[in-house]
Amino acid sequence: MQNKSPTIADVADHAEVSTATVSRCINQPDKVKPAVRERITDAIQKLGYVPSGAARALASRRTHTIGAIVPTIDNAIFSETIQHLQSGLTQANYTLLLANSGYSLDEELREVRSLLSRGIDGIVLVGEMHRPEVFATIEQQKIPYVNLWTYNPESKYSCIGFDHIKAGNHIAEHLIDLGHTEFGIISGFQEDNDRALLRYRGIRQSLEKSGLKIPESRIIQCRYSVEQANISLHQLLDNHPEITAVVCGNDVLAIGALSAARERKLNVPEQLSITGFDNMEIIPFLSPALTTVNAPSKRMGSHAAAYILKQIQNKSLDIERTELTAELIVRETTGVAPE
Amino acid sequence: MQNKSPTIADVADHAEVSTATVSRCINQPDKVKPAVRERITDAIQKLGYVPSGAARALASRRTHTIGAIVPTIDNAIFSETIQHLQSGLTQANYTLLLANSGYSLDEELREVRSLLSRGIDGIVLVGEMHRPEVFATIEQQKIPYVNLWTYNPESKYSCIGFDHIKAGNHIAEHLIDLGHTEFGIISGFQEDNDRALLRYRGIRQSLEKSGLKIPESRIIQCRYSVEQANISLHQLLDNHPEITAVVCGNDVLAIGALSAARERKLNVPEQLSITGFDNMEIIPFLSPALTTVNAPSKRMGSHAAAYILKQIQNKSLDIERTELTAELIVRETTGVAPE
DNA sequence: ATAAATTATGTAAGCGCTTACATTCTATGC
DNA sequence: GCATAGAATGTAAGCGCTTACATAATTTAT
Repeated sequence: MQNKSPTIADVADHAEVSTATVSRCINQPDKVKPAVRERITDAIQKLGYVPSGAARALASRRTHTIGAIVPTIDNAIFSETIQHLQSGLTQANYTLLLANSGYSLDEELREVRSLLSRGIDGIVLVGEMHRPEVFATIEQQKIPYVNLWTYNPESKYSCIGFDHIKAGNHIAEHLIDLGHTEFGIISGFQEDNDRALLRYRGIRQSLEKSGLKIPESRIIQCRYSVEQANISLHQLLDNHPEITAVVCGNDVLAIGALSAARERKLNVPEQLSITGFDNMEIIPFLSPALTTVNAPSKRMGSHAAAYILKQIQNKSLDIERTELTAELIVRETTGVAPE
Repeated sequence: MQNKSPTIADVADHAEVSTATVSRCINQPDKVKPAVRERITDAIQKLGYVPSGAARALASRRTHTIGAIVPTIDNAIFSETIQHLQSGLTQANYTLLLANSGYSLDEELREVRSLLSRGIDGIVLVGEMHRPEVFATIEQQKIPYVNLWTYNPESKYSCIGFDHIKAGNHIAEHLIDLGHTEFGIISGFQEDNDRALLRYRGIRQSLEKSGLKIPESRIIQCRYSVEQANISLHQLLDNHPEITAVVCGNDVLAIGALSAARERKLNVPEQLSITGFDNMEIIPFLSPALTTVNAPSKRMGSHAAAYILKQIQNKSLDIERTELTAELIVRETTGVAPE
């Protein structure tokens, strides 16, 4: 075992060829004669040669790495997207470099810069709203780029996702159909989160269309945590006992709300209807099972991988906007409004 | 805006210094005179210069990247570890390169190779059991390395985790104390998963100590999914209606088991006790709240970051074995054995 | 004021690969 | 058998940094 790890030159010496041939053998095997290829492969094996990614990246200007920045991986729903994104990339021998912004656009910008300086061949973000510098820096690099978890036919950039406003509409309409008029909303922070904001807008929109108003005091924004949602529902009901339907920004919040309802001995859905969003894996197995919206989290991940890889392969930077559907799934937490 | 992105030479020209000074200015600012430093900083700003990670890595032989391979990120519990690992590294200006093995040791080996060839300054794995080549390749690279989610005072390598056998003991003893004698086990696949295996061993060990036997047919291994666990519990109870306590390999499985018990109209814990493992965030908010073992998932992440960074800083490769505690948390899904 | 020690900057040699271009084989057609 | 096109291989110039070492500027001691 040598002290220094072997380089391509060592392999070349060993196989009695030039470094160029070794390089070709690794990157375009069909360009080198089978006999030679075998000699090289043996040498590689024997020496335990592993190409240096850095040298490769420097010389070829390609890192074979795709960057992604999600708000958090601490939410099963993003994990699903990432998992599928990753598996799509891995199959094509690309690696995912993952960062998270903690739902902060400034942090996101910082991460974008870090990824870009580290060298990536493509980038995936979540949402449509980003700091202007994000767009600028990415465009300067001329690498494929896509926004996930968002669909906007007018967007200047590629996107893969669904219409959050529509999804919000679906939820609100469902509850309105059940006769609810007294609503409460537990939303994630909308400040740096266009998805949360749009869902909320969708809900308001539908309510207003039905002539329903919802005062500010019935809307709580909180961190996406079960505990915060629990607290929020208590607060909401303390101030507004008349509420019969609570729309939650995602499933995690809804689980927290459910637990609070339980603590208050409220029957769901007889006395209180609660909705989630995302349709996490465990949701159908809970009791009561949440009425929610099924976000195509996995498909967004696979689509993103396919899109980025295609752009890289074609050396193109086409804008594609892909709309996936997010359908309402009615389960056990929504029912007819009580008298 | 120039076509090619600016290099260190452009900055040097612009600031009328040599590239070496620019490099120093970036990496060891206090080694360059304030006046010069300012000129360089201005030039960097003006040109929008971003150092090339690849060139940096190649020249310095350090990538400022740490690799981690987890079985899956699709489990909230690993997400917590990763989140904390990542945040620790980010603070020190290191980046996490994340891969997952899908609970396969062969896949893990492949990922280790991929990470190593990409260039990483340290590596974090989960569990103590790995392919021999994993140890060999990592040792050859002479980079800090730690196994998470495992504690073994005898281990040849650094580890940060807890004793799974002991944890298994705690669960079994708790159930034995409650008078249970008829056990069932729903475990994750133990094949490539030493954690699953050890927990299981811990349980058996305690049962045997109390003179209790558990036949093979009462042990089911399945994928870590709510759905699989649901199916497994049905299967278990179909064959063994006498079972009064079901030990699940983790919380996800336990949630599935709970749902199956519900479907069978079994009261938990009056007729059936169920235990989980990990203590995921949502667990205390479910009804019934799971009796489980609190895995120090976050602390393992932060500890790992600290350990790796320390080793890098000291250019050392010390072996450290850190034992964290994993205490039993008794909630609502375990009760006295029925008659 | 001058020599010595210290600090700041410059010079240039790589780091380990890829790749355009040049050269040498090999296969093909006549 | 020989010219010629096409395939296989070799040569060598970078890719954009870091860093030992050399040199210049500055400070300190005398």
